[in-house]
Amino acid sequence: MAKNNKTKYAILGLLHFKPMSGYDIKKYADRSLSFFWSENFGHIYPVLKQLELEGLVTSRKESTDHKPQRIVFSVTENGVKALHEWMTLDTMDYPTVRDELLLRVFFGETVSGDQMTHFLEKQKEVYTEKLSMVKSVEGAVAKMITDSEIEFPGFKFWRMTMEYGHDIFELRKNWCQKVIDMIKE
Amino acid sequence: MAKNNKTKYAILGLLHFKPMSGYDIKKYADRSLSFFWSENFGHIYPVLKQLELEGLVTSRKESTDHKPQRIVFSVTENGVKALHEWMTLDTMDYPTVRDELLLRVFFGETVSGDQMTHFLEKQKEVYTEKLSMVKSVEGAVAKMITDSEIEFPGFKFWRMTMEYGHDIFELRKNWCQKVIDMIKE
DNA sequence: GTATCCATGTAACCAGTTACATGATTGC
DNA sequence: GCAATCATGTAACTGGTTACATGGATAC
Repeated sequence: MAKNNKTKYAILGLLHFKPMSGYDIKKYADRSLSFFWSENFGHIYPVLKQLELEGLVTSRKESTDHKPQRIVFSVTENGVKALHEWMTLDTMDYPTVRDELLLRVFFGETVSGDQMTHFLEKQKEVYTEKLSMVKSVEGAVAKMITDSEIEFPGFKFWRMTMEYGHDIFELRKNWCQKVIDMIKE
Repeated sequence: MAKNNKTKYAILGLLHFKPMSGYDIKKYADRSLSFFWSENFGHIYPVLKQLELEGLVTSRKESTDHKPQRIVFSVTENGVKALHEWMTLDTMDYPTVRDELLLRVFFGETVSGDQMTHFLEKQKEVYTEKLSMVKSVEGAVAKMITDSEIEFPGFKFWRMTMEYGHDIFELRKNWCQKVIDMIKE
């Protein structure tokens, strides 16, 4: 059990912030984790079911009138324990990276320099966009903090992940340029 | 067809360098792609079989005496075409990242600052190791080039991927330190 | 004589994605 | 009346991993 299923911990971690439905989890993940994590309904719902079987979460049906029925999950004591165990593991299996950008550059010789350059320029555009996205989100957060209307547990850590996003997009963008320069030589 | 199967292109690209057996492909990948790509036998062999069915590679049995029988694959004309098409695609589906390091930091509030710091120090060690590995490989290559005994198609591109590896490991190491500093404040 | 490498392969499994079905509510 | 959002779920599939089986060759 619990070998490699990270979705499990992502869900546990999110529910630790506050009790949520499967739908909420997806929304929350899309908004706050999307730079480095993704989840989809087709996986969230079955995993929630399994987590309940394992006794790591409990569900409660919320039947408000005039609103679709929601099933709200909360972490149990055992759930917190499981999350804690995972969080404090010394080691972490380094993810088996599969980076298509790198793979394509590695095979760069199989196409013309112009074609490779064209592709890399396109990629640079992608990262330019991503960078401005990060900046705008960071701006929105600065506002959020000053207004301090929304409670956000651990926003400091969240900001660090944003900073990482910024750095990585910049690195990739710059690297594309380096490859372009190398081709030109 | 050809939706998302990157292994296909990894194999095609490697065979484009030179005809190889499934075993060779794995070895070659482990040596040259491992920083950003991974393959395993359980996938290579079936994909090779499928590629042959699609007419993108051909196989030839090599039966030397005193040596285990090898099946050597080469790319066909159609295989080169398929590789070329993929290489010149303007767009690239950005990989659905799932970065456990980031996820754990995001949930940093759920454990004590000391525990988090301890974990991040361990991670820094991991990246320090990876960095020295990159450096040593780069050194070995410098030697290889001056000796120029081994033929390596597109070593310039290869060197760029190594540089990327170096940069990314450094970034991650430094980022861990930044998070540690943030916790201390 | 044993450990390691060469070499190929399959079966079972798992994580995750896509597509689809359903239906209520809200806002224009 | 229509689109968008809220909300839950399942079935089929795919990409990839792990474990296992087999067996010869080489190096110590």
